[in-house]
Formats: sequence, C-alpha cells, structure tokens
Amino acid sequence: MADQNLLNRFKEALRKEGLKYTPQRTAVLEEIIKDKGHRESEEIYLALKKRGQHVSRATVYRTMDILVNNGFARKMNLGDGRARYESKVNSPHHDHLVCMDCGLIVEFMDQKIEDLQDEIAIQYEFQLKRHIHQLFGLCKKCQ
Amino acid sequence: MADQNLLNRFKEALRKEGLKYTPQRTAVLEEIIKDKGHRESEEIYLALKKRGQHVSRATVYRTMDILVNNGFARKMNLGDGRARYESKVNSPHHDHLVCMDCGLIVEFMDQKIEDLQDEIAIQYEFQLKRHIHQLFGLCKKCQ
DNA sequence: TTTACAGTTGAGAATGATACTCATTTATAA
DNA sequence: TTATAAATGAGTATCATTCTCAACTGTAAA
Repeated sequence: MADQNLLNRFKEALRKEGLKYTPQRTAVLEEIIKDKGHRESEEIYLALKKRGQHVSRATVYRTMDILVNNGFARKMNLGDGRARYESKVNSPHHDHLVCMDCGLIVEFMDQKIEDLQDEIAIQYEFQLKRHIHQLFGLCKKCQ
Repeated sequence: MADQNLLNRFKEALRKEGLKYTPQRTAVLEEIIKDKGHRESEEIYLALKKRGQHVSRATVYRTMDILVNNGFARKMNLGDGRARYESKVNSPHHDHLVCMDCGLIVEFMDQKIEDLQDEIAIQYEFQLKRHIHQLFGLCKKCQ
C-alpha cells in the first residue's frame, strides 16, 4: 500500500488538473511504485488483473499519461514499438544501459555527462527540458 | 547523382548479402544521400515520387533497413511513433538536440561525452554497440 | 446527504506506422 | 539466352495506442 503522503500528493496533482481521484487511478499508481522494473502497458494491466484489480487497458494508458505528466512515472522507448514505464517515486534521475540480447536494463548516472549536456544546451541556445540517453550493447552474460 | 565510388560500395554491400542491385534500391540510396535532413519514410517516398521515380512504400521501408544495416543511413526515433532516417554518407557521428515546439533538429558531438559513455560501458561490463542521445527542449526561437 | 453534472470508465472500434503476402517481374550468373 | 532466386507493388495484416460513447461515479454546492 502506498503511503498516505504519496496518495495525498497524487490527489493534489489530480485536483490541480481538475481530474478525479478514482480507485482505478490509485490502483495504477500503487502498481507502478511497488515495482522497480521497466514495464510495458500490458504488463502493468496484467499485474493489476492478477491482484484482482480490474482496470481496463484504456484506463492504464490514460493513467500512465497522467502519472508521467505529473512526475510520478517515466516513459521510455527502447525502439521496439512498445513504451516502458518506471516509477519516479523514490528514484533519483538516471539513464539506461540496455542489453540487445537478453533485454537486461541497467541504470546509470554520470554527473559529468549531465553537466556536459547542460553546456551543449547553452552553446546551441536551447532551453533543456529532458533528455534520452540509452547505451545499447551486450551485457557480460551475453557477450 | 551519387558518385560511382558510393554506388560501388552499395553494390558490394548488396552482393555480400546476396541481394540484388535494383533501380529502386539505387533510387532510395540517392534520395537519402542528397538530403541533409531527418526524414520519415513517407517523406522519402513522396520525394521519390515527385522526382518521377516510382518506388513503393514497402520498398522504401525494405531498402531503408538495408541502408541502415550497412552503414549508409541511420534510423532515429523521436518518440512520436514515426522513424526518421538520415544519411551517414559523408556525415561524421553526432547526436541530436530536438526542439519540442517547432521540431528543429540540431546535430551535436562531444568527444568528452563519447569517452564517458565508453567508461560507463566498461564499468558495467557491457560491450557497447550503439547509443541514443537526444536532448529535448526549446530552441532559441521557441523560448 | 442529496443533487447535479462534469469527468471517468470499459469494451470495442478506429487509427496509423510498419511488416507481410503473393502473383508478377527482374537481376544475375552460368 | 536461360534458369531461377530474389525483388517488387498493391493491398492486407498486425499491433500498440488512442478514440468513441453509453453507462457510471467523484465532487462540490445546496
């Protein structure tokens, strides 16, 4: 069960956008934060179903949009046509190493790269909002 | 018109894979290298049509796969569900800044970031094959 | 605590980019 | 030339995601 503080933050985010606080939305939020993985929509839908929470696929998609837009989750694209979602709650910023063979995803964070990105943005007069940085290769086991 | 050297390299790449050297494939290659942009499949298809070269959509997709796999083109995904292609011929490695408002794409390259990526791969015991590095924000005009 | 209603939900249909199918055509190498 | 394996084009299929709309439900005011 998500802690009350988080639920209040969620409720507040919904209120600010004029959205309703529904059991389905809460169920999706809880499902997202209790898992450390990088899952696609269908996996989240099935995990909820398994828990006995029926939330439709459409509502999973709709809720993930809300969670992403309000900083509770992050959406990523690995180039295979399916979006992956991961919790941003209690998770510091990071980027990803992806194994092209087994699909393993490892998180990394390098402050020097973050700083260099900021410098590049300044140099090209861009106001940076977000970035995608994914390193693809073979993990130790798959080499 | 593409120079003979390039056409020969293309012909050789096709031969090595047991593929035929066809006018449609040559037309797609020429269309890709004569443009410095980052275009989607449909734009390439329409550009060819405008030039009077009829190449089907299916063949554009199939040929782009061949060009990407043989280092003549690069495929990129900006998160909008449509792949973009750019020529790799006479184009050194680079990554992209993308304006979230007007769609402007600016190329950048930072050797320090490239080196740091290699270090990260070593640290996590990954054998690096490729990477995606995209900085999203607002360009000068759109701020 | 009702009420009114704007927002939400679920099921299925629609969409759109890309991949596939297959009959016909063509490049290639002997 | 000829044989044939591969390529092509038009249309169809696929699959993730979004949309539609009738029925339902939080919510805030009375």
